Amino acid sequence: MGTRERQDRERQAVTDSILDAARELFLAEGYPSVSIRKIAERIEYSPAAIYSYYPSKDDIFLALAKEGFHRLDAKVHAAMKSGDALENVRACWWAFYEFSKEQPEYFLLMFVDRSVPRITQQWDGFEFLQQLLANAVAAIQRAIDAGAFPKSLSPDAAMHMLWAGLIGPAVVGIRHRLASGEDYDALARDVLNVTIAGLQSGVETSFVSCKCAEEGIAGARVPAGATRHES
Amino acid sequence: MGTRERQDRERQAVTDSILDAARELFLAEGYPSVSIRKIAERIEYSPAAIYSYYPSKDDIFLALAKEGFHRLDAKVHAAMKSGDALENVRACWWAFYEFSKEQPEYFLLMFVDRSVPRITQQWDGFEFLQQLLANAVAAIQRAIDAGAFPKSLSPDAAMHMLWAGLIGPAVVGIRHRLASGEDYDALARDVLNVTIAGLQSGVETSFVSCKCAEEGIAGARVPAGATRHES
DNA sequence: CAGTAATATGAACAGTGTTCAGTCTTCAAA
DNA sequence: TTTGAAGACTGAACACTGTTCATATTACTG
Repeated sequence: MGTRERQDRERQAVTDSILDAARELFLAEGYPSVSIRKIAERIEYSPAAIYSYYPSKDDIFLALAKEGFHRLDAKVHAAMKSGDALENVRACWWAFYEFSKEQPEYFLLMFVDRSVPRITQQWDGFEFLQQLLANAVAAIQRAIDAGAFPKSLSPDAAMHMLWAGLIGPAVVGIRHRLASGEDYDALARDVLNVTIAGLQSGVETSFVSCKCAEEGIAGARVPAGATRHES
Repeated sequence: MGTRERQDRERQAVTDSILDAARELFLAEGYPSVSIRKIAERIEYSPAAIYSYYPSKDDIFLALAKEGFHRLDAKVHAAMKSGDALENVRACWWAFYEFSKEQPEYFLLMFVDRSVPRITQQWDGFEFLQQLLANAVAAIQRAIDAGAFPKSLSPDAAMHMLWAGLIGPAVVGIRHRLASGEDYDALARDVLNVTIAGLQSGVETSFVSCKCAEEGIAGARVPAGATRHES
């Protein structure tokens, strides 16, 4: 006895080493230039061996995306310790933008890159994402309660607006789509401030969230019956 | 004589047919799954022949990006014929968002996809882009003059904020990063309205454009002395 | 008609994700 | 201790990818 446990442990060790190698390459060279062969070489296995641990390359990067969400969660959590409710909201989304700068590859994978086509393992283990979103919504709710936002504001809609609004500056920054010398941080800060000011101004919004906590977000909504759609 | 002219014409015809084939495949299957071999097959040439018309695959898509900017220009121009200055600004950027829905692949190529690494032909022929940007800035300036925005607002900074702000909802829409059933258009509309409201509220901005008309935008700023930077 | 210049190609190179028939190791049961 | 089964691992291959280059074909000029 104990044999099975040891085997499981060894299997897990190899699984982890694959993820470690993938992460190193991924962060150093970016998603597209990481190949199964490079990962295999790094862990001193044959390329084929990888496939008895992960069904496809996409699944490896899915596991990394999961990691990415955890990192983002930690960063956002650390940023939101201000006493002021409005400052907390600002800090939350500034942390989101900073994450895009510190971990651009993770960010692209999580929010921008084409959703991986053949997802073998369903998006399980992403429940904590709901927690992350719920936190962001709660922070906005507190700011509403504190009078920093109008009572008529839907915290959920506001959360989506801040989220979508800040993805833009993040992408612009990562892809260097500004003239040289222009300040990406200033642009992001301005977008954040202007969005917050707009939300404060009480402009009416039409977006209605459909309880995204139950659906999951970030591509989680691959319909159960979706069979092999193109691209 | 006249021979040279005819040769040039024939050469141009093949060049165009390559672009036509690339565009069709590109719009139908998306950037990553279009290969030189597929383009070659479509125009009934060998893959190698392509390389005597375009130095690399990237250059083909660079030419398509140029097309994309022209299409965007036309769409934005058509949208901005309202009498009201503020409505014009709104229409301008709503057209920008709609372009992302109608031509997602063009949009990704122009604003999101990784900048092509080895750009053979320098970003020439993009001068009209400055015109596009100048138009957007001018529309904001008119709204300021009409009293719709505070006099203290920098039209250039505002333009950048609307631009960056709307890229987010566009990407979210293209990548389907919302829970099923949620309304992408509503989110984009809200982001646009909230951004405009924020700009109207007179929040101070820190972004300073460095006369982007002279530098070009959208990745044009590959420094002259930049030799082969990774990824 | 000879020579030259443009044009197009087949074959190859080095790389990709992935599959699969086998081998090799490990370990429990006979 | 031997046998047999299960699992892990690999080499080789398949069908792709972008790109290069010597070669062949064609067209035009002097």
